[in-house]
Amino acid sequence: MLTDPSVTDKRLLILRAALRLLAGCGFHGFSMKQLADEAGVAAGTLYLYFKDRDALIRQLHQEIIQTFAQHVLAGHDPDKPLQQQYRDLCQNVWLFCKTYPEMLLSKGQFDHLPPDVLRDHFLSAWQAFGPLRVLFDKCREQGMIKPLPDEILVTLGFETFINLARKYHLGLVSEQDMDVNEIIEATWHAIALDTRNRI
Amino acid sequence: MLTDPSVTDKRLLILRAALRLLAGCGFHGFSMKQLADEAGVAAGTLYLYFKDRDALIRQLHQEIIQTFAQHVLAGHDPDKPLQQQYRDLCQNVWLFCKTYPEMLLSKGQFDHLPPDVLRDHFLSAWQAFGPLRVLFDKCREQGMIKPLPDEILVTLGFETFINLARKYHLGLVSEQDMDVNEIIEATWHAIALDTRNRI
Amino acid sequence: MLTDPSVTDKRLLILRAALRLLAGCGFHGFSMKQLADEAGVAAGTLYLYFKDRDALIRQLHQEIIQTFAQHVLAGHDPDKPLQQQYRDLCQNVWLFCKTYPEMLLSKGQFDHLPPDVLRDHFLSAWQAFGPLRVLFDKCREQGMIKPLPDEILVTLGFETFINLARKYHLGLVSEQDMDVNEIIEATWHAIALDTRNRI
Amino acid sequence: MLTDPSVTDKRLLILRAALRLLAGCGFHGFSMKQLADEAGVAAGTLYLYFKDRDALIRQLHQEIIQTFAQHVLAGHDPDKPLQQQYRDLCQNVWLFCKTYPEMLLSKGQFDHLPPDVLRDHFLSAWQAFGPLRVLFDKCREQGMIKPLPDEILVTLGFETFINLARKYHLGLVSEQDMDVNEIIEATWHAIALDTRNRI
DNA sequence: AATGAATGAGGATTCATTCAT
DNA sequence: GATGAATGAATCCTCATTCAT
Repeated sequence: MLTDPSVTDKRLLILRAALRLLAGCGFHGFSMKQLADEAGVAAGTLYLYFKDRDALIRQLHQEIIQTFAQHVLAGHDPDKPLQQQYRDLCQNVWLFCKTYPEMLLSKGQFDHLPPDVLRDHFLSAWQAFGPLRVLFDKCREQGMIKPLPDEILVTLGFETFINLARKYHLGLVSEQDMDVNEIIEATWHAIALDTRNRI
Repeated sequence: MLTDPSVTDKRLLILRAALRLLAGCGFHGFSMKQLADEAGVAAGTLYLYFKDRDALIRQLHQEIIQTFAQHVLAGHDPDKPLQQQYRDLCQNVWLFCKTYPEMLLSKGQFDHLPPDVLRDHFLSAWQAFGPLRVLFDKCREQGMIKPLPDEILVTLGFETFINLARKYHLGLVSEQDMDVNEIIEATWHAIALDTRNRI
Repeated sequence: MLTDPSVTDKRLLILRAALRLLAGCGFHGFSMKQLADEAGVAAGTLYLYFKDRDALIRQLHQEIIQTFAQHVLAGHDPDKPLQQQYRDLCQNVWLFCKTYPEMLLSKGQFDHLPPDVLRDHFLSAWQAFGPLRVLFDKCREQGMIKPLPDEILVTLGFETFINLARKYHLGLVSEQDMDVNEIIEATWHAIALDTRNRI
Repeated sequence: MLTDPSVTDKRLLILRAALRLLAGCGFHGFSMKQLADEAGVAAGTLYLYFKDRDALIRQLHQEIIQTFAQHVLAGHDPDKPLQQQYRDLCQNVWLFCKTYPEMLLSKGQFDHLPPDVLRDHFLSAWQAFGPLRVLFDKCREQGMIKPLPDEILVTLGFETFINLARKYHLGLVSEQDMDVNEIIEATWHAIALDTRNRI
C-alpha cells in the first residue's frame, strides 16, 4: 500500500515517488526523468512497470483511492452503535487527510482523467466502501438519518473533512480553531433526521 | 466578467477560451497554440495581453474567484431575515456551479500555484465576500449558529454545494435525487446552534 | 553623419539607435521592436525608412565606414611632411576608436554579411580613403617605407590602433600603460624602410 | 582538440559543427536545429552535452582559445635564440589562422559575451601563453625590445598576422602579395628596441 | 531485469513584418 | 507620414519513449 514504507516492491516505489512529485509540483513539471530520479531508478526502468505515463497516472489514482479506503475503514466495527461507527469513520478520514497531505493535493490533478476512467475508478472505490453503504442503509432504515442518496450523505459528512484538511494544510485554519469532535457532531446534524431539527 | 458573453474585450475572450480548455483537458494538454485557436487569435497575440503562461493562469484564477463572488452575492439583501440570506447564498452557489461547470472543473487545477499566490488570491476573494462575513457575525451574535470560525462554516455550508455540483456534472447524482432546499436545510442543521440539536 | 547629434533626420536617428543597441547587445537580442523604442518611433515606422532588417544593417555598416573615414581624414593636410601626415592619421584613428567605442564593438558583428556586400562596402570605403593611398604612394616612391601593398601597410599601421582601442575598452590596457606617440613610432618602424633596420 | 579530426567524442563533434556554422553564418542564422543537423545528431542531444545555447557558445569560445594557444606554442623551444623564438611564434600564428579560417571568422562573434565571461576566458588564455610572457620578459631584460606592456607587444606583433589572415581569407590580399618572413621582420621592427631606429 | 544515451515531436515564446486606422 | 495591434513562422528547449548494451 502507498502508505506502507516497508514494502519495497519497485512498482510501489515508483508510485510513491510519483505521489511525492504530484503533490509537490502538480502534473506539469513532473517529468518521467524526474520521477525516475526521485524513485532512484533509470528512466527506462519505469517502462518495465508501466506501459506509459498515462497508465502510471491511472494506476496511481487507483492506488490512492484504495489506500484511502483502507485507512478510512481501518478498525471499522459493524457491531458498534451506528452513530459511533459514523464518528470513527469521520475520525479516520480526518486523520488520513491530515497525515498524508500529498494524497489530498494530488486529488484535483485527477479531475481530468478521461470520464470513463474516472467512472471506473469511482465504482471500484465504491466497492471498497461497501461497509459504508451498509452503515448508511441501516441508519436510514432506523430513521436516524435523512432519506438522502449515499452520494449526498458522503458529501455532507465525510467530504467536509477532506475540505477542512485542505484548508488546514494551506494554513487557512489551525488545529486550535477546530475541535474535530465538534465538527463531527455538526456533520451529524446535517445528515441526522431529527424531527426537532425542522425549522 | 467571465460569464458575460457580451463583453468582447480581447483579454477576456482569451481568458474565457482558457477556461473552456482548462475545464476540458486540465493544465496538461492545453497548449498556448490550442488556446490561441480556441480564442480565435494568433499565438503571438496571447503575449500582447499576458506576459507568459503563468501570468495568464494567475489572472484566470483571480477572474474566476471574482466572478464566483459576484454571482454568489448577486441579489444579496442584508435586510432580509438572516436565515433567508443564508438560503439565498446557498441557492446562488448551487446555481452558479450548476450553470458554469467549467469553473468548477478548473478549480483543482490551481492547487499548485505557488502558495503565496494562492494566499493573495484567497485574501482578495475573502474581501469580495465581505457581506458573508457580516452575515456570519450577526448569526453568531444572535446565537443562531455554532461558534465556529468563518472558514469552517464555509466548508460546512457552501462548499457542500460545490462538491455536489461536481458530482452532479459527473453524473454521480441526478437532479431528481436531490431537493436543493432540503440540502440547504441539512447544511443549516450543520451550522445552526440549536440546544435541542445536542445529542 | 552618425556622430553628429545635431542631425535629426529620422533615418539617422534610427541608425544611431541601432548602433547603440548593436554595441550594447550584439546582433542577437536587438529586435526591431527594441530598436523602435530606442529610436522613439513606432515599429511600423522603421519600415518607412528601411526595406527590412537586412537593409538596415547594411546601411548601418556603410554609415559606420563613412563616418570612420571622415573622422580619420579630418584635418588631413597633404602638404605637411609625409611622416607627419602618417602621425596625424594614426592620432585620428586612435581618437575616433577611443571616443566611439560602439563603432568598434559593432565591427565584428558585420563579419558575416554576405561576402559580396562586404566587398562593396570595403571598396567604397577604400574610395573614401583616397588621400591615404596617395600618401602611401608618395612614401613608397621616396623609399621611406617598405614596398608592401597598401592593405598590409594599413594592417601594420592603423589597425594596430583599432586593436589597442578594443583592449582599452575591455580594460586590458589602461591609458597610463601607453604613450600613443610611442606606439605611433613603433608602427612607423614596422612600415619604414630603413636600411639600418635590417637585422 | 578542435583541430584533431580523429577525436570522436560527441561533445567535440558538436563544438566543431558549431564552429563551422559560426564561421559560415555568424551567431544569427545558426539555430540549434541547424547545429544538430550539421553535427549529425538530434536536436535534443545537444542538451545532453550543453546546458543551453549560451553554455555551448561559452565552451566553444574557450575551446577555440585553448586550441589557438596550443597551435601557436607548438614546437616552442625556449633554448633557441630569442628572436628566433619570436619568428617561430609568428609563423605559427600565421599558419594557424591561414589553416583554420573558421576560428578567425568566429572571433568577432564573441565580443558580446558578458564582460565577466570574456575576462575569465582571456585570463585562462593568458595562462596558456605563459611561455610567451617569459619570452617577452627576457627580451625586455636584454634590452632587445621596447619597454611596452605585454598586451601592446602582442598587438604590434602577433595580432598583425590575425588581421592579415582575415584579409587573406576575404581575398583582399593574396599570398603572392606577401612574404611572411618580411612581415615578421616588419613586426619585429615595431617592437624591437634599436637605438638606430630612433627617427 | 536494468540502464541511460539518443531521439524528435511538441511546447512556450519571440520577433520581423504587415496593415487598418 | 505614423502608428501599434495582430500575425505566424521560427526559435530554444523539454520530455515521453525507445533500444542497444
